[in-house]
Amino acid sequence: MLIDTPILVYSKERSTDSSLQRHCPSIEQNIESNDMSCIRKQFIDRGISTKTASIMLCSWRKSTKKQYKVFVKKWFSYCRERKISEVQISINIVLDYLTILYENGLGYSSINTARSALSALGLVIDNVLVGAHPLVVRFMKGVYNLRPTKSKNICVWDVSLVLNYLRKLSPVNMLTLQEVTLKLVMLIALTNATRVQTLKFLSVDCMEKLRDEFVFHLDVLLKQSRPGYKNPDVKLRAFPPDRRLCVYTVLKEYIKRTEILRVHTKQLLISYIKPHKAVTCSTISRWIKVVLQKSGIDTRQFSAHSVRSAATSKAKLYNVSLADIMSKAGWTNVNTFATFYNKRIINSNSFDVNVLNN
DNA sequence: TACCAGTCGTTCGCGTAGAG
DNA sequence: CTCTACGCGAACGACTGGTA
Repeated sequence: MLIDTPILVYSKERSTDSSLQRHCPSIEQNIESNDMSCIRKQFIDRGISTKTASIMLCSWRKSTKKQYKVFVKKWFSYCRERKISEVQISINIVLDYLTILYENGLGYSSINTARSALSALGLVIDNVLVGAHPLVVRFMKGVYNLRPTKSKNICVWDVSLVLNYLRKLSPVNMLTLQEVTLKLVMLIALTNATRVQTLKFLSVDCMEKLRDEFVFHLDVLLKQSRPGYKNPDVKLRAFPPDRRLCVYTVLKEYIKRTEILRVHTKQLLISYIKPHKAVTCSTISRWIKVVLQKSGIDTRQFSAHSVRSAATSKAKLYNVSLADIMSKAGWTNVNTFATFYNKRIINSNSFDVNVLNN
């Protein structure tokens, strides 16, 4: 049976509990609601205090809540259109909802998110959360067989193509701000196998300048952050063998150029056009793709995220230790990684030097 | 130890801000 | 007004850890 419609709804610009308003919205109002108020309501109905419920709602990252919201909205819309009340919810209705999503052309991954969202709503049928209901499980297997998740790429581009292009972008002091930005972003991505998320989190506040390296300490939650997990530092070391690929030099130049432009933010990466605001992950991704394209790599096939596999694959080829690769890339599950890279690794040269060495 | 439910970040496409 | 870089929403793939 479906949980009741919520009685607690945030005001649009809510951010704190004090802005909570109490009223009795219908399903329609639910659709307009832009957060997890239904889930909050479920907690509160169980006698959990508002403060406790707020903490529990933080168990999901912002991105997960945002993603669930889409399917929660669709779910309520579906119920409203068919005039289905909470007491009528059955497994057939849930399956019908999922089928409609399928018929709308959604893939396995998206429908799987819809399933998780319904579970998060606390929808229980036959004493199990709908996500784990045997018929839903059966349905999902069917969706998977019909529209399997396609793994991105089997192969990966050659890092040396990008290095060749980056070498042309020198000397750094003669480059435009745009060029320095692109070069810097790509060099950090390559030498640390970072996600764009990590690049966005780099802040001049948590930057430490040593004699021949910059170290960024990340005190934020990364994708892989869990209790007991310590974020790896992002280290940008000088690369004496080839000044043109020296991320340390490029960063020094970038900081020099952007110091006066970075007014309202501590974020390292800011837009190279006025008003030079802090950029989002979308923009950083786009920057990386620009470099890939200019290096002659097909960007229809390879996205910004492919830098991770390109860098780690090359590191593996040059016998960087598995532990070093995993720590750099932020992979915590040895088995997952070993599935793809299960060759015996001989010695343990450092990650960044091997990625840059040709 | 293999699988899978659940979680989280990235990508794509499109509307839009804002500089020139 | 035009042009281009930006950022948001929807959809998707990457990844994990519990469990059978």
